[in-house]
Amino acid sequence: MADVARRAGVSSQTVSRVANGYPGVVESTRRDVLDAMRDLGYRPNSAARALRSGQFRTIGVILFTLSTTGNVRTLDAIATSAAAEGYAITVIPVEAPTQDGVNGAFTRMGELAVDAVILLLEVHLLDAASVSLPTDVPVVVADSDAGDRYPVVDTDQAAGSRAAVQHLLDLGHETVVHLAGPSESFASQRREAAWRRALVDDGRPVPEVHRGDWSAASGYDAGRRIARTDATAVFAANDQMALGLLRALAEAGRRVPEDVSVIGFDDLPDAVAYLPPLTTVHQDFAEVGRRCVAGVLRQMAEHSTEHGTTLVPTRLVERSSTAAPRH
Amino acid sequence: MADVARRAGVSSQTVSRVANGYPGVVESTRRDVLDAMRDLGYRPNSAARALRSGQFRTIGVILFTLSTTGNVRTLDAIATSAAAEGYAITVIPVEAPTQDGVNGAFTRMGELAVDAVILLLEVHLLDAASVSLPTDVPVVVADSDAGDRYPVVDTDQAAGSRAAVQHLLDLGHETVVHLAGPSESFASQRREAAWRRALVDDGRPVPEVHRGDWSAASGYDAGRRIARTDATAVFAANDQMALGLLRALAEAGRRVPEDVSVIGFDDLPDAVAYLPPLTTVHQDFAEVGRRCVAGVLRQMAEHSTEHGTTLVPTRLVERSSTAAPRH
DNA sequence: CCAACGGATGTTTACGTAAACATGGACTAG
DNA sequence: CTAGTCCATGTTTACGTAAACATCCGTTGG
Repeated sequence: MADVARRAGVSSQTVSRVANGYPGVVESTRRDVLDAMRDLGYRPNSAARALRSGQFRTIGVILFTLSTTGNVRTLDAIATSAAAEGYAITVIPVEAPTQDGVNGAFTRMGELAVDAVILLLEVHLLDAASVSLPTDVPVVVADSDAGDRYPVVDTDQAAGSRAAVQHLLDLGHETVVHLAGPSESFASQRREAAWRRALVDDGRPVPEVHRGDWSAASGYDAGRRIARTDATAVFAANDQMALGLLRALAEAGRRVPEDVSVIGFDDLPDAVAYLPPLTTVHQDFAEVGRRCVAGVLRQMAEHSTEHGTTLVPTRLVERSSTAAPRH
Repeated sequence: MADVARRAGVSSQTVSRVANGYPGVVESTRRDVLDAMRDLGYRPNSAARALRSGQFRTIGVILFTLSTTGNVRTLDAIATSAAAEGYAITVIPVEAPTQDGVNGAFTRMGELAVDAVILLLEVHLLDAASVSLPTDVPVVVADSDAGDRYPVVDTDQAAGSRAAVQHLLDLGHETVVHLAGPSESFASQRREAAWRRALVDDGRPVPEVHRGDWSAASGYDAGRRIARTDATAVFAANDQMALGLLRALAEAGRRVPEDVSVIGFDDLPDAVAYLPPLTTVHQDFAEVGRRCVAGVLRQMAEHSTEHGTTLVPTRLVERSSTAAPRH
């Protein structure tokens, strides 16, 4: 910066003013400075800038894995809307869903150049962590629960699940079998509870829960068991497990949707190409990401801590995997 | 830091020494400092640290989209191996694959707190960019070509594609139809060229290329056209398009693998649950990520610029979507 | 014609850290 | 017994920036 100032024949403060677009610099001076910057290949030093301003213009995202579609799509949306606000995203992976893993991530984050944090984690992991989040950093929790300690942005799991079950009941099915996600997952718990409640509220029998781990392979395994039952309608807790389920049903000679109706959750881009195209509950990941970013930004601006949960609505997408039962 | 020093009754330099684990601090002093740190909740200021040391311990990843599986899995691997080396990852999304978009990302990166950059971009975009990468920052290009300007880490697209084609020819198919990716994509170009060459080398006829955009939906569209031909074997440039292709063939009443053999590329986790389970070429994304990180780290350590391409081998995974043709 | 004013630019300083150098005391070797 | 040595710790300084304050000059209004 000093070099630029010398070359342009001004003070370094004027260079700073030009670099930050402050008013009160006369046009000819501004051009001189800009020229000098270009000639010298000047790039502002972000460390010094952050040291002065106390801001990194970076948001940290702590997540456990990039191998679930939900996390990835939420991260994508977060990155996009953060970029729109001039913020970058630092990804802080938690190596293992153990106490050590989470502690490690938090420790690293403490030393990291971030102004705020978005947690894409099951928060019960957070409870187990002995290191707590620094209190002076804005936090938003996505897709999980936070027991009122932090603001939460989540898809409306309950409404989406209820819509899925209701859709099948409306078609005339006696009841709906549930292919649930892992019992540790908060999203999975929510979807299962809503499914159960929808059946109970309508006076339907509640069949035994089948359980997978979100993967298509686990959906296939569960599907082989389901194919042996007389189920006519299945609500899978995500599209990937629904994919495995479809394969298992096809192999068992049960046609979809003629013999069995299947509905998923997520609306993956691929779901339209499943066999048959999957009826599913659309999640608006982009909106979740936007609201997460808006949330931490608001906290930064207002220097406040907020609470409460923001629910992003879902939408039922009817394709070809559901139909009325045959009698 | 000054507060900690005061409380521990030492100088701030001694605090710094303890914080950085330098030797030459007597055990009792060290403990006093550690206690004071804990009591005061001291956390080192990364901006000041970076300003002094000139290092952020952060690697920037510039990418266009998180919606392709390849990018996501590579990013995941990069993040994981960077974390193992004590580095964090900053994601710099390019909003649009236009000149403006790339320029914007580069400009932002210039101001960003990163020690090195990994490009997860088609590099022809880079050519179109008027802003060039700063020369003092180590760069590695993943999954693309870089015309010898930067070191490249890539999956061995050519060997993988050749193996896929050869597998089908070995089964007795007369020739192999190719469902290619978008023509702008470097990976797509490589796979298509290798397919063509494998056929030519073996003296087989080279059928017309069908083209999609990597998505399952585009694979379905192309698949409807392919289903009308007398093709007996199709090599899809990725698994997602293969998924769409499978649906199109099923709808057209062409059985897989009895009537048509299908092979993919990527080995997505879901591919095992396709109908039928997909034979495909496995990509080792984790290894690509590891080598990218190792590459930039090496450049930082040696203060060198390297060139050349590192190819990560693929592996053919035989499942149930390929078989000998019926005569 | 002069004082007050406001706009453009310069000067000083502090942000938190760690390298470089300085100090002082204890121990060792001759 | 003394000079030299080494180790633990303290003091000074610089990293690059931007806020706060200072200065200078032209303009305007009474």
